[in-house]
Amino acid sequence: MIDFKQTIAQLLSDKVEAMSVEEIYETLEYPKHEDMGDYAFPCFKLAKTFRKAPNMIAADIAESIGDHDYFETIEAVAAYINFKIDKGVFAKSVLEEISEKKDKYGATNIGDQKNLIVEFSSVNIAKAFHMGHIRSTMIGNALYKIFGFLGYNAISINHLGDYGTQFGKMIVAYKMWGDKDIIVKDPVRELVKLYVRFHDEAEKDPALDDQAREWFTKLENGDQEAYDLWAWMKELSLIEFDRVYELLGVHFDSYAGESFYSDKIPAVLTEMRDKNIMKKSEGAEIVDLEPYNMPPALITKKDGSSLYITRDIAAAMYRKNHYNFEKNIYVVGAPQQLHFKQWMKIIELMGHEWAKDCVHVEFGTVSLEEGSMSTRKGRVIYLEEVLHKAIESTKSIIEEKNPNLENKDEVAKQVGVGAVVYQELSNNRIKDYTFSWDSTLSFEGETGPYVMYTHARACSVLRKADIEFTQDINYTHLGDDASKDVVRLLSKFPEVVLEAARKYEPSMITRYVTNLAQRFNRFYHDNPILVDDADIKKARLALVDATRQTIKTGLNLVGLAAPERM
RNA sequence: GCACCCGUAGCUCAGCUGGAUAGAGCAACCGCCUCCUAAGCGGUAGGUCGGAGGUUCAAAUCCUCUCGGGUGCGCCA
Repeated sequence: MIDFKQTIAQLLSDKVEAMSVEEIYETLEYPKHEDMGDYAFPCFKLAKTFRKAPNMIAADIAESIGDHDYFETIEAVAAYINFKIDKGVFAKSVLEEISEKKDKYGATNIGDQKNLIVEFSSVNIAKAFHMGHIRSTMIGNALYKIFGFLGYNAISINHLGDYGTQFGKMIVAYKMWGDKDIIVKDPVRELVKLYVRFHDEAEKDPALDDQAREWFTKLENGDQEAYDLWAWMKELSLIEFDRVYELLGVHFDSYAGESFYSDKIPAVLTEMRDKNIMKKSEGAEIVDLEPYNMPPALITKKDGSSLYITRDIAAAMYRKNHYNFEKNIYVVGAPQQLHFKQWMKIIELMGHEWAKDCVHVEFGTVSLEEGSMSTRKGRVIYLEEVLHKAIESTKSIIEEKNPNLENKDEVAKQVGVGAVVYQELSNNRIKDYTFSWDSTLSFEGETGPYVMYTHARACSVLRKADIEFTQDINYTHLGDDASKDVVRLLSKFPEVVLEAARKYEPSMITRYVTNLAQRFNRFYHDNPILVDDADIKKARLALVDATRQTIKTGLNLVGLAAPERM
């Protein structure tokens, strides 16, 4: 692909001695409106060195550059020099690149196969896998794929919430009110019932909490009964969770959760004590973070046992030793921001320079109209239920619009799940939002089904094409604005992927793909593709194919399928 | 009390390290299937970018203050 930006920077550097090629390159921007051109160079900053008005400078430079084969026009508009790339040259450059690279268009090897960890989803065993968990799951999954695409050896870790006093509670609850036969029928929901009941009863009888702590201590000490119950609940939960991951198309390389790190904590505490960064306070051990404008971090309780933060420190140390990661990414909600800032600072204070390679990718909270989701209060919407409703809803639309479709169930699954996932990945991750069935089950406009539909239509045209369109293409036939808008957008895909990775923001890709679908639909509407004129047909098919490919790659990067018919 | 996040059209949101007339979708209204999938396309209407100062040739974007909403802050995870 021709690097037009670099070409422009070179052209300008001959005329602007005050700036280096690199500076010019950085200064180049995209014009506000596409009809103004493809690249623009603002001349404001040159006013001082040239001692002239910016618009005069722009006019003079544009004049002196004259014409260039790559560009349709190079003209000064106010203080800008606008470069409009020749449509044929642009289309040839971009479409041939995509045709050659195929599903590798946009891929890089900047990761150099170094290990990069993405910790995400991290659901709690014996608790509801609810709508609030989809964000971490799908943002993490997208980052996992995006970094893999950029050449990293990405490793996905599901840091299961499978430890802590809560399991003491579950054991107590099960022993008092549990019924194995009932639980086995609908494990997670029944376990959640026990959990909710425990909290209700513990309010009346605080002694239950003491029993729970005792049982957790037994579990930690390897008590057989406690261990068996814990393992059983974990197994039942995972079977159910895997069903959801299967639906979502999410895969984990490791399920090492909190329990996995429990035996790695003592060594960490020893190191922290040796390095003298902890001090005693009210019987507990803390790290004073006052100098860093943070509240102190509590590392051990006064009974000596560890806490959440201790486990995260141990986990990070383990991962550094075991994976020697280049980056260690945590996709965890924004409310835990302080927690992450604290332990990362502690790692730094311990003298580990790799603390800077740990990243907390935070995201906003999903709530219900009744308030935030809470398993304990029974105020949750199960993710599996949402997915199934979306699939059902999709199926009835298929029955209505495309009743002869062959693999309806498979497509309904891809589109329905896609609608739900797309919704999660369409806004900046930091935004909070309130769950609504209406918007989740809406399939028009900026939605997953819209993008998938566009892809399916492109596939459909290509299927009906009765002509080879891989060579001898006259790209000047793509001279209309609608075609060029598509080409221009296609050309930006690689930089969008890089930017999405740099900002840990999958929504950039989701939005890009939506934008591409919008541009393509306009092209599709304005230009008949399967026309009699073979040259025109070939050129348009090449554009359709490149768009099809790029939409598919983009969808896949954020964990969405791209069905060929729907 | 301290800290962090958000505040752009009726609603949901884009708007990158400041730059040219602030953009989409939904909802509303009006059009488009003898034509490649109408889950589509086009049009109309809708905004003092929460407010006030400041920096700058240039601010939705940067700084300060302020208002509104959310979140976090030693023995849960």
